Amino acid sequence: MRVPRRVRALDPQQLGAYFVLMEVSSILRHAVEQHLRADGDLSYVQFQILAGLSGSATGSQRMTALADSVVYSRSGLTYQADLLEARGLISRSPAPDDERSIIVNITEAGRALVSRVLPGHVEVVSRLLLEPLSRKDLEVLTRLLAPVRDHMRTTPPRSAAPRRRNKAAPDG
Amino acid sequence: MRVPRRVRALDPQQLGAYFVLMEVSSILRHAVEQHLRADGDLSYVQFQILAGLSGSATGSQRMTALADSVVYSRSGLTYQADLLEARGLISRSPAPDDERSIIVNITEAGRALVSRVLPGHVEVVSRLLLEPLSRKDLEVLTRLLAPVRDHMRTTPPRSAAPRRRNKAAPDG
DNA sequence: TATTGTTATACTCTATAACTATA
DNA sequence: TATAGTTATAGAGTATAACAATA
Repeated sequence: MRVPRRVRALDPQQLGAYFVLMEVSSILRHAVEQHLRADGDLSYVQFQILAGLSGSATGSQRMTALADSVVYSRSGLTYQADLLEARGLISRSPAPDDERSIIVNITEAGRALVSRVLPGHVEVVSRLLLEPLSRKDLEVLTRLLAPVRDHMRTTPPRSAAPRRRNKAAPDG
Repeated sequence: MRVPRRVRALDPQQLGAYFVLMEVSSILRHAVEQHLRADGDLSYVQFQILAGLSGSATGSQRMTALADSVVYSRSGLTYQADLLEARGLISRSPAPDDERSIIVNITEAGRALVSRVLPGHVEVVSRLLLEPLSRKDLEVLTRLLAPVRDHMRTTPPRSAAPRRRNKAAPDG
């Protein structure tokens, strides 16, 4: 099993790109998480859920759609949704067209919290990530990473449990 | 308190760069973590510790140096070091010049595990991150992110507990 | 039979504070 | 008094598997 052919070590350039990406994103995420916790008592995932809902036209989404976009397991989303609902930041109601599904709605309190937290969030991102980058840099960075994102979205996890609703091909 | 001046919302270009960076790094980290767990029963932090040690000339480092480079709290590093030591992957011995300090050494078993896990690690990184990027892209990406990393390293967390060994300025 | 979502559960990781020992 | 590291403890987050209800 596990026959990884052609796995030469990474050369310094490849290693460098990988490392700097991981370090930058780690520090940024850590800083963002600290701010969200301090300022709104929110985890990053919770903020993603609220922000995603408040950004959507209807302010609502199916649980599965949320799980796919935000979190890696359904039970994890249920856990987070329970917390958000207990705080009155979202509400859940059955979907009219498919009674198995649950529609998650952001409440006024949820929108208010997002609005309250957003400035600080923006401030952290601006200070840490955006400050050293010119407009041109941002454009180039996005142009480089967007294909990687698309590639990642379509590349199957291979030995991992499928993130979407596929049947599980046993392994490999 | 908390007077964030000039926090306009991010424009689409800034948002796009931020989002794509976070999504790419999240997926990559998740995939890497799954591989390390499946292939070597290692967390990402544990791998970082081992890889850092095996990369260093002496195969050893002080606990504090490791904590600074890898983890955000000292107790967190102690926890991970306990696990690694229990598996015989590292050893700890008092530093000769400063008896408060502990020198962490990677063992032969530790090096062996890194060697065993590395090909799969490289494979995951190559497949997910590197594949859609040309050599030129890698160079540009690193050139863009390296200053961000340096900026982040020197930017104080502001409202967060200092990551290094500074005195804690109460807040703000 | 497959899918949506929840529940029960177990486990990993992280952080804070108190503590010991050395500088 | 400050620093290095450990310990005790508590809490958050995640995943797996079993489950209920609907398609």
